Amino acid sequence: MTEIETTNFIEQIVKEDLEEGKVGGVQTRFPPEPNGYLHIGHVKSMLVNFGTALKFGGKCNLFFDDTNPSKEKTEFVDAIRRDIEWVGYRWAKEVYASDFFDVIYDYAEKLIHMGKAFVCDLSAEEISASRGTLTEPGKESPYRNRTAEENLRLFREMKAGKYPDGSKCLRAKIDMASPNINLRDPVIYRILRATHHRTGDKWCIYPMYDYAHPICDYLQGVTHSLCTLEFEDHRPLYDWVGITLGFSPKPRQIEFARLNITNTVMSKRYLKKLVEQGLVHGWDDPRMPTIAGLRNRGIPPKALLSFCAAAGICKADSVCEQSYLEHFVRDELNASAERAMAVVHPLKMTIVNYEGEEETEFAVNPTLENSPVRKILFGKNLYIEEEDFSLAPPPKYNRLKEGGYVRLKGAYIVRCDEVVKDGEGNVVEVRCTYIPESRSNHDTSGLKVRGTIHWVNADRCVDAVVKNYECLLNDAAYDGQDFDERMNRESEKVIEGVKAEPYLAAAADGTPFQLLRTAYYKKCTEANGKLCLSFIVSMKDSYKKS
RNA sequence: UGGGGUGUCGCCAAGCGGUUAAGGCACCGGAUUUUGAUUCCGGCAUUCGUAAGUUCAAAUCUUGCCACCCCAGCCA
Repeated sequence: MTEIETTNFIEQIVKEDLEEGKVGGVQTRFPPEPNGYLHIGHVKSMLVNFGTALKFGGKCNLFFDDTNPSKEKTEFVDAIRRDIEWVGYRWAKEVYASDFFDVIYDYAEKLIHMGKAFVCDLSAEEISASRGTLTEPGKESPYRNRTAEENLRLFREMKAGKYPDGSKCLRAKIDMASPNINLRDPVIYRILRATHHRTGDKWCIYPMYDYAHPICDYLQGVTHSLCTLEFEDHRPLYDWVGITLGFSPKPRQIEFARLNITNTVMSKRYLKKLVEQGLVHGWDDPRMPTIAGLRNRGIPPKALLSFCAAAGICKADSVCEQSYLEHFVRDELNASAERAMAVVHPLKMTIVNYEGEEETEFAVNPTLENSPVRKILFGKNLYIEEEDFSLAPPPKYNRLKEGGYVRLKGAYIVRCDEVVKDGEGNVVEVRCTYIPESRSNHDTSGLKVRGTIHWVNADRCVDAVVKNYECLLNDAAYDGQDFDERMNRESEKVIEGVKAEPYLAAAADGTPFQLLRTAYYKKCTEANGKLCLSFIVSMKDSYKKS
């Protein structure tokens, strides 16, 4: 993994901690809960956690925060591993909260001994009702002052399965009057009979995030626990656990702002719903902002990382424009993607003075200094893009018009001599003559033409099915009720009648390929009003391998 | 109306008492160009939410105000 260039406030803090000798080295953790697939927001978290460790020669673990068995699955664990690897990071250790269930339990008994935790018989509703409000303090539980002995007996009975789900819980004894609601005797253990994806039915009580997380961090030797802004209010509780339990050195929690992109759904809850309701093909549907989905759109991982790094790590809530992401995708693809030609709206072009076939060379990527060269076959019968010919050309139109000249990319300059129309006046064919002296790279014709267009050889090309994912979960109304419906209706379009080079089909192994238009072509499309498919073709990884 | 945060160009974002207030995206010019792309050069905040105050000097310090975000799961 090449280091991504970053500077941010977290690195400054870590640097200071190092310089002041507060920590001897850096240990972080990337802490997803295996309850869904990773999305582009997690790339930012990876950049922060892996990136910070990398920068200071430290280590970053992959930590699965699996304290809620009712939501977690092995499928997600596998997907998360795969996605991190694809992004390019390698973790030091793979750790699970469930690895520590025994220790976490022992610490709970310790809290009870210390008089810092008690078993509460209140129901969830009662606890909620007695928690107070934002402006009023809560009321202490009637069970708050049980003796340590009684609490211990009860807690052990909870563990042994003596009580039904929800009938009791273990609470930290902190301060019901705290202005920080997280400190109002938070629940730290609940009774929950659910099969855990790793520990099976061994446990019927599970620790809560707020209690388990600081312990897991400490046990892993985490020096800096980096998380998102919504956990700021939890930091006092995080610290309470560490201080009460006497952790030394106690990990330091630092929060940063989540990643937001305009018109992009970034909530796992919503993404999950889309998958479960079948509105998308799965978590890896190219319309999804998941890492797997973005991968299937042909977006290179480096683009994601560059984007996150450029967007920056700080504490201010912000929303990046999609065009910002698109820039890094284009930037990366421009340097790395294979090029090929395809015609989306075919218009027949016949070269009347040409017979036979000949190979002509094609710079795969003309912007690269040592662009690989590919050979393509030029012939008499071609297809060009409908939009590249105009009967009534607007001012400054550089492409083909009646009597005009245009260069066929990688081949000859042609002149349009005749336009064939159908009964309704639609152009169905353009008949041209080619200029033999104008052959690509051997041009002695002296002609200067302003336009160059892409084409395919009609006798050699193949029909292709192109899926065009124009809408990446990008509906401004995604919070509204009509989101699901619009999502379903607009996001995926199949473009039919596309003619592509055999090369493309070969690369796609005969499988219908996806030409991914949105981000990568957008700039070009907007600039000249035509869809330019000839340059960047980014196929699904799985297809590309063949 | 409690607590915790955040406010610097249309969008991100550096800046940490003395800088002409970095950089990127977007946008606008101009040059190169075998795709109106790419590449290249140039332009783009006398101003830092706001009002006072401290100071020779403030985006940076103080105070008040305003706006936005987060918190009342036995979710994470």
